[in-house]
Amino acid sequence: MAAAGRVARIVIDSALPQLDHLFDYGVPDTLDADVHPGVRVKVPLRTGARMVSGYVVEVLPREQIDFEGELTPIDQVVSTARVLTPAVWALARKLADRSAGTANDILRFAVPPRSVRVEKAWLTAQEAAQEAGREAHASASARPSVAPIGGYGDGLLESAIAAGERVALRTTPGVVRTPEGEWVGQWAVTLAGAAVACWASGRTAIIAVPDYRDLDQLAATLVALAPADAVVRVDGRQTDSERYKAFLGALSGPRIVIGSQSAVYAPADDLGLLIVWNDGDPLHAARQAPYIHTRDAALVRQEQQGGALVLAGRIRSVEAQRLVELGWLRAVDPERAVWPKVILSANQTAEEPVARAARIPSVAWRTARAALEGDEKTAAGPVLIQVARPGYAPQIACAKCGQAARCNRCTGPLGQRRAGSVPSCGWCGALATNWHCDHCEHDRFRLVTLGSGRTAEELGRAFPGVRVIVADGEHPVQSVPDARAIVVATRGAEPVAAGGYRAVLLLDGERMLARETLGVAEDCLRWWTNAAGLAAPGAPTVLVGVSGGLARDFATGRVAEFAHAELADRRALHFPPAVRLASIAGAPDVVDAAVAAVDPALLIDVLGPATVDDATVRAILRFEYAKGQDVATAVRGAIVRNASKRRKAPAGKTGFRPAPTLRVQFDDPDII
DNA sequence: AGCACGCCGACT
DNA sequence: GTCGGCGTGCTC
Repeated sequence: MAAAGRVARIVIDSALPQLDHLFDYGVPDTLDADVHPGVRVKVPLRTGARMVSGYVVEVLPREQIDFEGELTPIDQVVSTARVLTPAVWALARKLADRSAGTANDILRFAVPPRSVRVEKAWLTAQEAAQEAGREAHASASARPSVAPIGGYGDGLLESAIAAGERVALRTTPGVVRTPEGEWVGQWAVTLAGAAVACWASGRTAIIAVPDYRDLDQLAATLVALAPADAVVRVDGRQTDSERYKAFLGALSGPRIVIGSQSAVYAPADDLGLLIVWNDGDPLHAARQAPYIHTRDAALVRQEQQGGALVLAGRIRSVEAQRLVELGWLRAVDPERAVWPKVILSANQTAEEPVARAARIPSVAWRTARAALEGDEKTAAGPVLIQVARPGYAPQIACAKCGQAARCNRCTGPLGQRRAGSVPSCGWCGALATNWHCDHCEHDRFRLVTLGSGRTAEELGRAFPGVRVIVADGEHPVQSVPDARAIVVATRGAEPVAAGGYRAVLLLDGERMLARETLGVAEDCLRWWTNAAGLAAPGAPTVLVGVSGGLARDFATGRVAEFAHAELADRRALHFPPAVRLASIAGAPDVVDAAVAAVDPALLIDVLGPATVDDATVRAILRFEYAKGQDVATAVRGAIVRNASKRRKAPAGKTGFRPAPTLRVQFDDPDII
């Protein structure tokens, strides 16, 4: 049956950890011409009738296969498109191995679902291009002349990229107008310039960004710098066919691939540059198993495939700092230290009656008023107000005893969606009509936390006649014109202002810092720095109500020193990224078995298991980077054993077997 | 996940 | 003596 003695090694599309290895299938004569590494196939598994899909990973002569048994033949080749490239396969395998996950979980993310129409059109175009010869293909996207990348010394960044260096890059603040009249952050011009330089030399450049708004800025910048067919955009908002079209575009080689997390997995046999923008942003942490961080995927890919690696940001993440101190990354800072003008202000309410009514601190109010009115030197323009939370009043409390109001149904926080509305639950959305305090029975409430909507309302009263624009997750605003306006934005959702903001007020710094997570200081520094970077040259940024070392580092732009000190703290406490963590959650006996599977000699210690809820516990393993692979292998063994072992059905019930739950996550950023 | 194999209780 | 229960283990 298996003709020509050829054997295909195939990765099966299955979520089961025990099937996460290559299976050998015979290549029948009829399919011999179509079976190549990377094609999608259908193969029988266990029984002839049950077909599963998979990808061919490699094709070998029968003699080189260890498998002794009789080989089942491949049933069909789904399409001749070789969608799983060897480099992407190697990356998926390595990332799965080091996170105790399955390669399939990564491939589902890396290779989009097939869209037949899109694929047929692509295959036809590929054939036509091949017949027309190479020249026709190359001239379709004439390489543009490449402008030098400014701000880093003559050709410094270009030569680092050409040499395939690994770089921790700090970008300069400010906003720039594209030739098409769009305003984008200076960072986008720097990164796009680097990508175009790489692409012009005939290699693919990938830029992975945390947020689709960053993506829009990059795309707008690239319009003037590269031909449209050289740029491939991948993001979560695309339909399946759009995604597949973009994917096949990247597969057709050298391209500039820009996208959210999944861009880091884009096919590129000729990878010249891999950029992760704002690598410290929590949006780079995958929310699906095996929870691979974009930065980690980029680091592994660069190691496997070569090319330059750039972790870029206005600040430096603690993880990047670790790699700099290790000598793995070279720190590249702007030639001239440009830092926005930052004013630290106490959270003292203004004496002016209107500002007092709006509860705006004095310095902040005066700064905003000056910017909105303008003077001889500067025309009036937009003012950015950064707040911590969207909505109107995310939390209300009893007006009499002060107890926080909770939902009767789910105990979620009660808040107010707009002025005068009935309170509703922030978790389940239930309306609390006729609310009364369950502590003192009082029936009036007051607003505790203020969202962007409420802040906007107060500012509107404080500055009558000035347009107020709200920008948050619910009301996304990409850009605002160069005109008098108050722009109230939640952190991370700030629009770009044409010409830059005349003033930036960071109102809720104290509240942002109150979050109890390990990375809170870095997050705040990044949110503030990114907002301050949207200011016009020389325009003031006021940080309200925060003092101490972090505020001073922000005011003076000591971001490398901040990262260094933060890393030193983590070392002292044995917290990541000084060490690595793996969390193991599930039923108590399952977690115990998984922890027991790891040789204690590999670990620094085990925290827990601690109770999560009545059926679940969680243990945390701490270990050194050098032990990571061994820990992952041991944990993976436990996962496979657990998955193939059936657990007893609950008494009485037959046939129903609950899936044994075991959730493993390496390097969870919000674990502590 | 499916699905077959396999080793102990009540049936023509 | 066999039919069939579902616990156990494998899938090229």
